[in-house]
Amino acid sequence: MTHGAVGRSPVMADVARIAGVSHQTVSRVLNHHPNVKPATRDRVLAAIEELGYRRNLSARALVTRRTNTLGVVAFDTTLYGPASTLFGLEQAARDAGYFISIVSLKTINRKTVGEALDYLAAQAVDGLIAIAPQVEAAIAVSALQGNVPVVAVEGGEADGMPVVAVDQLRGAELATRHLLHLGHRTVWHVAGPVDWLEAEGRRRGWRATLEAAAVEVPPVVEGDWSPRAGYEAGRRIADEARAGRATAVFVSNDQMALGLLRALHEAGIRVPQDVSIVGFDDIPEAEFLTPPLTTVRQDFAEVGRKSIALLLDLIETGPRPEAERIVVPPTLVTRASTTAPATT
Amino acid sequence: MTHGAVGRSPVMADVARIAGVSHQTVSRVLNHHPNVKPATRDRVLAAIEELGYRRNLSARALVTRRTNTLGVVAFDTTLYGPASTLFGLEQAARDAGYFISIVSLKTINRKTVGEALDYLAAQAVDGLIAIAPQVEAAIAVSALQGNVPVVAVEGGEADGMPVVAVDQLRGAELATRHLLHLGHRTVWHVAGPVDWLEAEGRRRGWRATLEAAAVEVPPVVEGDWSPRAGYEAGRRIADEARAGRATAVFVSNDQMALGLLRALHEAGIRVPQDVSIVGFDDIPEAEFLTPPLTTVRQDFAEVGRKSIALLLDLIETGPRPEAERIVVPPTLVTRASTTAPATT
DNA sequence: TTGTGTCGTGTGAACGTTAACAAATCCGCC
DNA sequence: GGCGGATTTGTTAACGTTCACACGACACAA
Repeated sequence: MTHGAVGRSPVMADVARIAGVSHQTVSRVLNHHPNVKPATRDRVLAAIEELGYRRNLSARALVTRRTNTLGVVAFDTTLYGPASTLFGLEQAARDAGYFISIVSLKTINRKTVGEALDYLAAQAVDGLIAIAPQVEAAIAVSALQGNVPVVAVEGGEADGMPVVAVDQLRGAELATRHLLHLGHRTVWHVAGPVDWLEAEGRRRGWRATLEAAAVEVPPVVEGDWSPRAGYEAGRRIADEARAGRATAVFVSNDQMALGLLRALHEAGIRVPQDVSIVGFDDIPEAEFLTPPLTTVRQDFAEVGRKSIALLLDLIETGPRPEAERIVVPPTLVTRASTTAPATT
Repeated sequence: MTHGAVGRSPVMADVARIAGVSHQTVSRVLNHHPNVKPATRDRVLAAIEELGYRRNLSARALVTRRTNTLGVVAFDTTLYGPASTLFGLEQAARDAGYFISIVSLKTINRKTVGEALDYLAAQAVDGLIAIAPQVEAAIAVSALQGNVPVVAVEGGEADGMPVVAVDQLRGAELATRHLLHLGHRTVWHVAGPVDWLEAEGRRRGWRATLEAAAVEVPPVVEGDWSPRAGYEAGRRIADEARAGRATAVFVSNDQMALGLLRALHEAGIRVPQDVSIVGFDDIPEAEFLTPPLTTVRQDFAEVGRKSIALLLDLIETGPRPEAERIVVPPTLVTRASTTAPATT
């Protein structure tokens, strides 16, 4: 950090002059080109160190046409799931030497997603990760196909787009079967919004499991992921429970399960003695609810890592003949909110 | 999108040729330079539209020495507070036409923060937001001062660094006073980690309020923000409550309050009849806990907006003679977890 | 000795934009 | 009808890197 010509930050030519080589050789050292004599390399590295030189990424991007930046479109990163996925994405990208540029949307539809993608395209990202948990979003993303490599997280199965997702059907099956195994005659379901792919997957998994067991399929109670929706669903479930019709509920996420627990408590219905509950996500709070919540754990970090790995591979090797679909398995975490039904 | 010379994406010269002007005039139109004849501008815009032209930001950054990117260093964006702040930051930055590049750390110390700042510096960000809620982080960030404009979010008061923060002292005061007003003889406190500035602020606010009221100051119960820590603190508090020494608790965040509620419930201590609880953050779940949690709401989105506004101002106008400190006021949200103490 | 191939290095020209300056045009007004 | 000043446009040269190519040195085989 000597050579205090503070006027402007040093460039390759400055390094070259000090090391007594050409700027091209400096470039070669920086890019780990094999054909550089060790002695020369050392001189260059010393000069870099001395000047505190940093390569200008804009100039580099200008000529290589690679920005080393990945774009991420996400929805409501305030929720535990998306936030965790994002965290995993960011770690993995950084480990791979990529920068991440995020757009998080508060409302999601073809227009906002389109704008977000435009915004990232303006930045000339090398690849794109779309956390596209809604049908609309998935459509908007798939429309973009072909321009720049894209990987969808939690996207639908069709679209011919590479997808990394937790196996929602399997998760729902784990939850539902757990309750049936405990002896419940059937399992109610509080679902997420109809246009969310995850909600749909869980709903399908639940229904398929009930049908496979040849038991009655109760009507679906609709929700919107929020604790409030869970609370309202809980009042409905409370009525059913009092009438002896509901003894077990699979709730599509933990936040709603929390609201549901509240409603049941208010209604004087005991969990798990009167009604067993299973959630989805395993948020950090789940273990400390009253009672501790049995739930399906998703490995969000793993989803993030797998997504980045797939995207980088796509960037390196070009598009695949057929779209890949990587599935991350969920696991059931059994806690105190589930038990065998009371024998009446 | 006609002119299908798919070979390479169009550049300014292409637009210029079609519009019958020089590339410099295209540049002027793009940069909203005033001295362009409306007719010319229209022709240029039409040509841009026709070609689907997009300006190359790398080339632009190369010559302007501005990347239009802001760096954000954050810690555990999985937590509700940081995630919400980040969301606000991102929105505000995008509205202002800036890109955001994030580094989120899982462990925070001088080394990791230093690396993160290095990483962002390599990207030549125009400015830096550091969510620096820990003493160590604040120090690491302030070391960087002078190179590039920096704004700290939730940073300490000293350092001569511009800071945007929620008024933690005031929040703690609101919580503590609320409990005293209800008639509690004193208020216990479950604190966050000692090296967190927010935890420290809340602890100081709590203590100051008790001292101002000239009441006994109970020992602080330490925690680490997690529900588990709250649960463990709850077992301690339960003992105190049974002995008649604790009737009111101010918990430093809602997640710990949740764990504490769980522990009290297990111990057969009723909230709020036996013990009143106040949390901090107003997470979405707070309203649906059993009982619904009285808590202090922080406007994270506002913190994000104010931070970006300050940073952009710093970038435009250069550093200030004295560091600004912008404070966002918290508000008390009263729910069912607090009431007057039982008269014994 | 001479040719052939590899290694190490340098030279010059891109990449696509903005900045600085110069030139051309237009306008109002005496 | 020409003059001063503003407005509009064009020309050329950066910005800092990588790429393509060329060149010399050296090793090895013929």
